[in-house]
Amino acid sequence: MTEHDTRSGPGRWRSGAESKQRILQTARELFGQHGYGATTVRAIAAAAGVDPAMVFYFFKTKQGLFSAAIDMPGTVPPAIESIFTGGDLDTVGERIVRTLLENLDKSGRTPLVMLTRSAPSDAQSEALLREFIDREITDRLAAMLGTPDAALRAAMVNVQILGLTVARYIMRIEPIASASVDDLVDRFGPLVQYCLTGQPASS
Amino acid sequence: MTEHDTRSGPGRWRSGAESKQRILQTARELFGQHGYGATTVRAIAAAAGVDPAMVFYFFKTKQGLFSAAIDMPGTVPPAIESIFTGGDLDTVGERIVRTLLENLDKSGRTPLVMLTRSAPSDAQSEALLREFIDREITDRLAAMLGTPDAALRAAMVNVQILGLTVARYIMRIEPIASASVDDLVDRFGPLVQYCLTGQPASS
DNA sequence: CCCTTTCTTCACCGGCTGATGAAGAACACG
DNA sequence: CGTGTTCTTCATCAGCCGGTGAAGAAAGGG
Repeated sequence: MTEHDTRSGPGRWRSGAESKQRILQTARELFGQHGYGATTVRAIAAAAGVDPAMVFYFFKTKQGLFSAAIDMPGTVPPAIESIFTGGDLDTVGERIVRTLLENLDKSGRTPLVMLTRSAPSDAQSEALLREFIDREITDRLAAMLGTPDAALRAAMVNVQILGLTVARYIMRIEPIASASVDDLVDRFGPLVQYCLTGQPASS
Repeated sequence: MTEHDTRSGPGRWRSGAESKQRILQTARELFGQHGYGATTVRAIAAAAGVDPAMVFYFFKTKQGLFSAAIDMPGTVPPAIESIFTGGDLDTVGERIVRTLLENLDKSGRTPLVMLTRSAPSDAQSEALLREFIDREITDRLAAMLGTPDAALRAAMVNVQILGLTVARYIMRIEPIASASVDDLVDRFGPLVQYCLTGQPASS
């Protein structure tokens, strides 16, 4: 698909680490576009200009490749970190929405997108996504609030994050999909803020 | 899996219509559990106690079966209808959430669940779900509101519906998954109401 | 009773999937 | 130069997939 060294025959062509990175990058792209189940190893290899067997040579199994693809330390945690350290509690709603959208806009090859695509039809991805959300979002939000109903409030934020992610990046529902980040922050920031610190609906 | 006439050999065993209905029901269950791509015709046939070829005999293709499975006239439209005719505008948020949850709680074999499971890894299901949401929800909400930003407000409700559906029925995130309908209505009713009729976040 | 239609089973096809094993080519080092 | 390690290709495997065609058994209609 891309440039492909025309010299044929077996042997060492590239540095190895380069091939591994190329596979990884292509895998993130395709997993993010079609999910785990609907992405074939052969498709990844072809798009990366590499023999399918190389994928198994470097990552052993398809699951191993997927695990490596969603493992992006050093890029995701800092973004999330800035939510909690970047300002006061009155504007945390806006920060959540803005951080989410800005990170997901610049590339759909995010762990959150890959997992959200895969989870609905893959039990293992479902478990991974649940862990991811609990660890990175729910627990930290709940700890930050400290109120008795903190867990439920954090869960409401999860619903916002999931809904926004699915609507904008998975389903591409208009006008959410093509709205500007600023517009969505204006709309959903207060909503998330209300989930976290607004008065509960008295029953 | 279920009762299976032990008499073997080819020939007419059941009324035909009965087999068709049995296949359809089983298909709805499995499509609702694993989505289109991860559900095989063979698995449906086996769970229905039927030869795989019968599926193709009745529904021609796997797509045909899926189309028949999500086509449930007479059960979905009335439920949605009650949202718009069952009360005034001040409580429409609660009605949306309550109707959604009650209908999806009583069976996961709803078109909305099947499509939401399938869409992330199947382009055709994605298009169908987008059509479904536009036709059954967005357009009617937007028409009901009539405000200049009606489309955006309706889209915000879509985010709530999608987020709620994914969190409770697909990902089963706690405590959303096991909360009572009343609790969720208390929490999300006002939220949806705010999306529709609340003051816009002035920019 | 035959004959047609409807339902059901079985055998099978080509194609694709994830995965394996062997063997060859490029390089690194002594 | 020889040797061993790392990378790459190729051929191939068993298994499952959606889908087809033929043929047999149960009914219904004349």
